[in-house]
Parts: sequence; structure tokens; C-alpha cells
Amino acid sequence: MDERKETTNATGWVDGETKVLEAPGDHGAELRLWLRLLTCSTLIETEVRRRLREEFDSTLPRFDLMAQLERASEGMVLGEVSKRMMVSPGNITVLVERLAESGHISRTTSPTDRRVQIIALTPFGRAEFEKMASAHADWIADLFGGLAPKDGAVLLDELAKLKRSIVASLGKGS
Amino acid sequence: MDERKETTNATGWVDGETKVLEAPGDHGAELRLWLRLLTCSTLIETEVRRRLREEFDSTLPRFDLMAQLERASEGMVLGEVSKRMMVSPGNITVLVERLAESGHISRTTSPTDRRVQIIALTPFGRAEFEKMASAHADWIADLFGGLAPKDGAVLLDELAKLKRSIVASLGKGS
DNA sequence: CAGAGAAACTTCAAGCTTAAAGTTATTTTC
DNA sequence: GAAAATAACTTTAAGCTTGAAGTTTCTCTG
Repeated sequence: MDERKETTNATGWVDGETKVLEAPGDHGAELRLWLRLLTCSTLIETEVRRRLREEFDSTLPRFDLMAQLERASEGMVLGEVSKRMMVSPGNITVLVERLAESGHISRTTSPTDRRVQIIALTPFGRAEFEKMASAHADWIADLFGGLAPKDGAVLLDELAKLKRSIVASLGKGS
Repeated sequence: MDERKETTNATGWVDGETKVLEAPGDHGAELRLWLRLLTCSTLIETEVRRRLREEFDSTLPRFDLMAQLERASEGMVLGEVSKRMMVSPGNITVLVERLAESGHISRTTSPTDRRVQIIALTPFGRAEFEKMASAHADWIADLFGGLAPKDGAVLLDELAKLKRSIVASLGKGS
């Protein structure tokens, strides 16, 4: 990419290594961590989006939706897709419209409940998805390739702990 | 939040813990890692966006842009902001318009180069930003609060390694 | 110093995303 | 069995985001 310093688009603290703003409670360590986490996932996500667009003329949301459908051979209800993708129902409506238009998914109204829409990959959609998924796995493997297996294992473990911390913190609020 | 299983909105592989799809090259470990990383950063980002909206009627992009300006007392050129935030120039144009409208930033044409726009926080904008930044630091500290200091240090270190891997991989392609 | 080229935005078309409000259909309650 | 509540979307308004094309303003070459 380029030689740009570490920056972020979600905290605003430039160069987390050396210049994190000192908050009253001195939350510098957490901010630095968050910044670095965000930098990594932004870099990866941006690259994945770019390649999906350039190599498959597709987008990440489309890919994600198809991925949800991939192992649901009987199809899936819109609400379930919405929950799994953690996005709003209205969002799914739009995505589904486009994917149906392009022939990647089929759409039927449930015979037992006319409120319910069931979507499923078409054979064409499945074939397209498989191509994308295979390439996607390679891209990710490449991006993580410089990480020693041991580091990968440690990172996976630490991220599990972080996730528990996040979920616990979110839980308190509700 | 809720008791939903680990899911993602950028890979489609549900429940990274147990069910990652086996790619031909067996990239399961990397996919699992990516999924977990993404889950963490999505959870945090979603929460930060929610709170910025609810507590400050603001958005993450706005906050980010103001954060870039926060330590640039002399103001900053749009192009520089765009680079630091890693977003497109067109995006900055729109954000700047709105922030100028709401009185958070000022905007002047450079006296030496009429192509160049210089933006800076207004006193009002600075005051608003400081409130937000302080709250933001608290939110992050909360979300990471369940992580032992030692785990934080390890995570920071592993993420540095990951970032190097990513940057190296991106560099190869160009 | 004129024309070519590069820079720094701005505009445009398209798509993603959300919260909130609106529809339609099913279930629950009295 | 109607009215009320609930569910499952869909629609709407607003904002974010991008890549590509367009405009204006320097800067560089010959």
C-alpha cells in the first residue's frame, strides 16, 4: 500500500504508537489497543472489498449474505439473515432485492406464514459464491501469512478474552 | 447485548469457533482469526457509533475528523485529513461541508494556493470534541476493562505482528 | 511565457447502512 | 371471534462511502 504511518478512521488519534492523547483517567493503553485493532481490521477489510470489486465485481455485503446462505440448503428467513449478519432488517431487504435481480438468490413467500420471506442461493449463486469464497480464503491466508502459527494461536486466544470483556461490558449496560 | 453466537458481517462464516469452512488449502486457522478480529472490532465500533449518536447526536466520521483537527491548532489541509483518515477526498468534502454548517469547524482558502482548503476546529467545535473525546476514552476503557493488563500487553504486541504481516502482504501486490 | 501536466479539491452515480415509521399477517386475549 | 398485541418485513429520510469524471489552479518544460 504506502508508507503512511499508523492512523485510524475511527478514533482520530493519529499514530497510536507514540501520541495517544492523555485522557484524565489515563486510558492511553486501552485507546492504543483499540486503535491498533481497528487499524488491522480496516486494512484487511479494505483489501477484501477492493478485491471483491476488482476480481468479482461484487461487494462485501453481497458476499456476506451469500455466505450465510451457503450452508442453508433449505434457504433462510430474512430475519434470521439479519440477525446473523448483525445488520438492520431494512438493509437486508435492499441487499436481497439486488441479489435476486442478479440471479444469485431465489425468494419465496413461506407457505405457512405469508409474512415470511425465504431466500436461498440459486445454482448460479452457489457457483459464484464458491469461486469468491475460495479466493477470499486465499487473500486472508496471505494477509495473515507473516504471522507465525504460535502467534496466531496466542492472538486467537487473546481476542477471545477481549471478546468476553466486550460482551460483559455491553451486558452491563442493558 | 444478547446471547447470540459469534457471527460476522464480513465473512459469512457463522460461529468461527467451530464451523469454519474447510478451504482446499485449509486456511481455517486464518479465517477463524480474521473472523474473531472482525467480531471484536465490529462490536466496539457499533457501540461507539451508538453512543456518539445517543449521547452527542453525532457520528463516528464527524468525531474522527474533529479528532484529526484537535492537535492541529493551525488547521489542516483537506488532502492531509483525507490521507490520515484513510478515506476518499470526496468523502472529506461532504463531511467538511456538514461540520462547517454546524459550526464545528472553520474553512478558509489558502492565501498562497487557491486550490487548497484549510480547516480548523472552532472554539465551539473544540469544546464539543473535548466532551466527546473524554466520553469516548471512558467507553473504550470500559469495553477493554475485563482484559488483564498483561493480556492487553500481549494483544498489543501480537497485533503489531499482525499489522506487519498485513503491510508486508499488501506491499507484495503493488 | 504558452501549453502540458499535475494537484487539490468537487461533483456524480451508485451502493451500503441505520433508525423510525408504516404495512400486512398472525397470535393472543378477553 | 373481534380487538389488541406482536411479528416480519418494507419504506423512508438521512448520512456515509467510494471510484470515476470534472473543474480550477498551480507548476514545469521547452
